[in-house]
Amino acid sequence: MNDNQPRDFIRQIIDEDIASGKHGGRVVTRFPPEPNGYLHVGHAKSICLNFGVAAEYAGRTFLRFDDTNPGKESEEYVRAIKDDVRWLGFDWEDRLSHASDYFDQLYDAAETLIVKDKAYVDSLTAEQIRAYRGTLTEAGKDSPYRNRSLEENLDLFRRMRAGEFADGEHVLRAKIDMASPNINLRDPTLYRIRHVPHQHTGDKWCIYPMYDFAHGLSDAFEGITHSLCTLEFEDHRPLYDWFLDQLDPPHRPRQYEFSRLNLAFALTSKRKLNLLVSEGIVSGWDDPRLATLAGMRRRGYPPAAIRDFCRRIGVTKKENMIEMALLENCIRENLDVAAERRMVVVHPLKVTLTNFDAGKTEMLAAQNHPNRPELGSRQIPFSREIFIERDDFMEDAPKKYFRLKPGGEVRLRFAYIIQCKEVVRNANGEVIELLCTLDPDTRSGSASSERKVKGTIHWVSATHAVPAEVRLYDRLFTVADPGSVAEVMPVLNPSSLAVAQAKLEPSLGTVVAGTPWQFERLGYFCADSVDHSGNKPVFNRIVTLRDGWAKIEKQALQ
RNA sequence: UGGGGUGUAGCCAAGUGGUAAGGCAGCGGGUUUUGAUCCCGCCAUUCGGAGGUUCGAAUCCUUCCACCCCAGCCA
Repeated sequence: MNDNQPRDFIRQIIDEDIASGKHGGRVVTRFPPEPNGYLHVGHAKSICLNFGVAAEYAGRTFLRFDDTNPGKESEEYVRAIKDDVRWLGFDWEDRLSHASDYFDQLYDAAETLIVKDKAYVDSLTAEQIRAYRGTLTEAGKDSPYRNRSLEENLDLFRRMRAGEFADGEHVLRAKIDMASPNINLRDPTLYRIRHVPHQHTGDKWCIYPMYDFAHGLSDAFEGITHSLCTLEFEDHRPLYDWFLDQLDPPHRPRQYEFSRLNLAFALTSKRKLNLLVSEGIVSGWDDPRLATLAGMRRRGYPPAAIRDFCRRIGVTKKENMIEMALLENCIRENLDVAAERRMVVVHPLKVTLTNFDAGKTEMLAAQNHPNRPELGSRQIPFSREIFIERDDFMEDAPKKYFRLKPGGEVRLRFAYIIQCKEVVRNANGEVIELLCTLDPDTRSGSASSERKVKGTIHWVSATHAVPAEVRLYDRLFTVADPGSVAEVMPVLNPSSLAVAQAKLEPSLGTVVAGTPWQFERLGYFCADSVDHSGNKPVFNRIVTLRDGWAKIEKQALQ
């Protein structure tokens, strides 16, 4: 058992079950996605919980596709979900299953219910069934078909399966209690007719079981001990238990509910996600601005950081809204250790060093990681013309501004201290170049480099720089809870993506997609897995560095 | 107005009758050739409110309040 893992209420229940010998001390869980969309950060919480809990107790976890509604499901989603779970770092080994694997057993169970007078074929229309169901405060009333004979029910149900009826003509319903205060118990539908092929079973079936009927029984068939789901299924639990009571399978699973993850400024509604994808608002399910696992992977979020995040948010039954700052902290914490440092200028401003020989190239040593000397160093070319970040020069600088200003000095990281002598402008008066001198006694690492200046900035040699596209991402929405607004289009952040033409230090010219780098003083970046190539480098900003200067500026404004 | 849940700091979250852990954020300071990292310190006399039980209550009881979920032939 992992001591770093908080003892949330689920783990406490499991501890008690093991202590009391329930389930023979076994722990078996399942992650049951419906293959009708891509997985998102909310699913990550469930995956980490289900796989994590099983691993801690030497148990097992099934990856089970809850594929009972073929009209909405597809092979593409099945494939993507498997990729995402694997990427997040979990292995279902030989325990890949589908609710549809149990369609034969489920069908038999349905006939058993009919024989026990616990299910009947209803021939009301969908609208009529809704009307008969009553309301939250008024009891429903029995369907006129509720008391069909066993023989008639069996005959009708078999003919439903045989394809003798059109979609919607009949359904199979449980016979429970139309007056129950719990609406889920007012004779819920068990089977409906759908003449559509299924991504896993092909055209074998034209009737498909509903979630409530299929899920608990699938749990029982697989020997699931702890069936973990989200809060909205809490009042389905009496129904979950009812099926087990009626059919009395050899194994009895228990359902426990926890609250789903809500991440501020992230969308976890499959319907709305689907809309953004189909309308082309984003580049696909893997758009780096989305909180889908595919998007976060492409963005460059390390899976270990997401797992750490899921561990830190905890598991409770309370509605929550997690701040993006926590996720970003997990990402930075991981990447600070993992990522080698490089120098990249994202918004270039040319600087000419007037006392440095034209045509001369000097090679300077740069540490790959300030806190991990074992990662060694690299050589960076230095020359008369360099690029610095536009933000690192200011004409009318406030007193606390430590970077370059007219007449001011700054250190070029791993190189020399320079002084700004002249500002060059174009016809519009815009600053297009700086003329500076360098102090040859201040070369990094040299015996006489002790002189201190307040600021250090990054740079790239203009003659050696590799041009690259850099994509700077910001939150996709302007509101913290895009899932709760009626229309997502009006709350899209128009500047969620900014594309910059950047200058890379030469060592980044031959880099593999996905590897994270820290661009010094800017943030963490990785080459894009889709659009990056050797000829046309494309980098994604994973996350910015914490920015103390931004804080100072903000305070100055107040 | 029925049923099911949940209320501990700005955001999460421990706590299970013995005197409010921890993380994120924030604030203050130190180190620093990344305004990063790192380090140190501060940050709930009070647990949704009001009563009650008890030597002692976030934990037990009563009552009130707020918020979330449920009326798919979706999951």
